[in-house]
Amino acid sequence: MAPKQADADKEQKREQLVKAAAQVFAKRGFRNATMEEIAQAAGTAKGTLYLYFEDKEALFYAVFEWLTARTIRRNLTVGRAEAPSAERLYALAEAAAQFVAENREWIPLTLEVWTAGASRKSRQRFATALREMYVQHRKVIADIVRTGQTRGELRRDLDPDALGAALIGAMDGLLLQCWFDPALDSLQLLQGFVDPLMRGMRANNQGGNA
Amino acid sequence: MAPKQADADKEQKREQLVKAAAQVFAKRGFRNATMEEIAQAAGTAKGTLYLYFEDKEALFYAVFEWLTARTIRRNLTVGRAEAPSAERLYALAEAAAQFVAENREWIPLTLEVWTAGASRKSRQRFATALREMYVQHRKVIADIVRTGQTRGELRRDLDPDALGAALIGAMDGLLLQCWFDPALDSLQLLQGFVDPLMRGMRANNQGGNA
DNA sequence: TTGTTGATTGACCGGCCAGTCATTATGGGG
DNA sequence: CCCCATAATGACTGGCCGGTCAATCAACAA
Repeated sequence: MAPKQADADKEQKREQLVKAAAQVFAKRGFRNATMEEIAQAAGTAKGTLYLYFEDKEALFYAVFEWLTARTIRRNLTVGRAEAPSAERLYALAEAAAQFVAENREWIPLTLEVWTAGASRKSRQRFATALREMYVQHRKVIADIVRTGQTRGELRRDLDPDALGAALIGAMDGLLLQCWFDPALDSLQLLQGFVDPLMRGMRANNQGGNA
Repeated sequence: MAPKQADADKEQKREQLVKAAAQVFAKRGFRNATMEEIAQAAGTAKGTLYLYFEDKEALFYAVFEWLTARTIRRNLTVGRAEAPSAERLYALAEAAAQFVAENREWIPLTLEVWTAGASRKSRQRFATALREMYVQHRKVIADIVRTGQTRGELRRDLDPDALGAALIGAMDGLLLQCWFDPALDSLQLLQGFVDPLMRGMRANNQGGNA
């Protein structure tokens, strides 16, 4: 067997372990999840986990990377650059709301990751990665806003970075509320908020109506 | 000593213990914080904690109640009902941003609480309390919006509940980002976002300008 | 079939910590 | 000054779980 093939096998197994771990971490939280439990969920033995990951913390970090990649892939690659900015922002918000609705099971994991960035012993690693992820997220939106301004679609006095932060923030915040209150409809909430916001962002010469 | 007095003493001591616990939980997280550590922070012995709280979980719940009360007291009692809705919402947003800036130390505790609502064993208790807290928060904003609509200051087609959820969400989300990225200025971000949002919320007959 | 290499296993160990409780301190009344 | 009730203490214990590693297995070559 060529080493290339072996590596691919290994990579695949690693991913399978990460997914199993994600499930368990999501259901039980970092501290309550045991390595034994994770191994069981992956259909393997505890010792095997340590062939692929330094320790529990490293495994959790791998889960974090997996979750992040997943979220970004789904949320930040929406729409085409030629579309009007307003349309692009709508599409993005809608995708995010959809994502929340379809991925309830991963919400606890997201919270777990946030907490890791706030108070785990090896905080720095998570905090840095999260900061950079948010920088990236904000930039996507800020760039759309800037483009819109250049094109004259959006008001010149908007602060693209503030809007990026706020939109991302609103998505995270709604995710939180939707988790605690399953009766809430993320799509409807986001819409009821993006509509007036966009109206307030459009340049005057662009018609803004109900 | 009358029982009334003794009770007051007891209550006071309890509060002191809760505050010490809040400090430690904030710094180390629920799981990493030890009862020994908390006792030390409170200048007392571990056993004493168990005279006031059933177990670690109960102590944490008390901390949660303390934090919630603190946040609400500070954030939801801003401005007077007679003021224009736009002004009230501004004041509220500003107070929230200020609160975030002045209470960085409690952010990890907030995350810890969210996580408790998501995946701790006794999840239900926290989740319910959090849901109700958010209902209350959203209602404050939604009521302001509704009042504004009645008065003709705000557009009729706004969805007050969605706006309540979104504004609260944006505040939470910004809190998160500000924690991971200390370079961010919560006040500025919130402003750069509330300005256009409010512009999009005002009724047409009210002048909206830069 | 047998030898070799590397992957896998899971019993075991050591440390940690929540919670207990026998002991000690306190302080107010007699 | 002593007594007693109540509060406070902190050494101790039992269970749990992260991490280890000697033993076992699987795959392949000779």
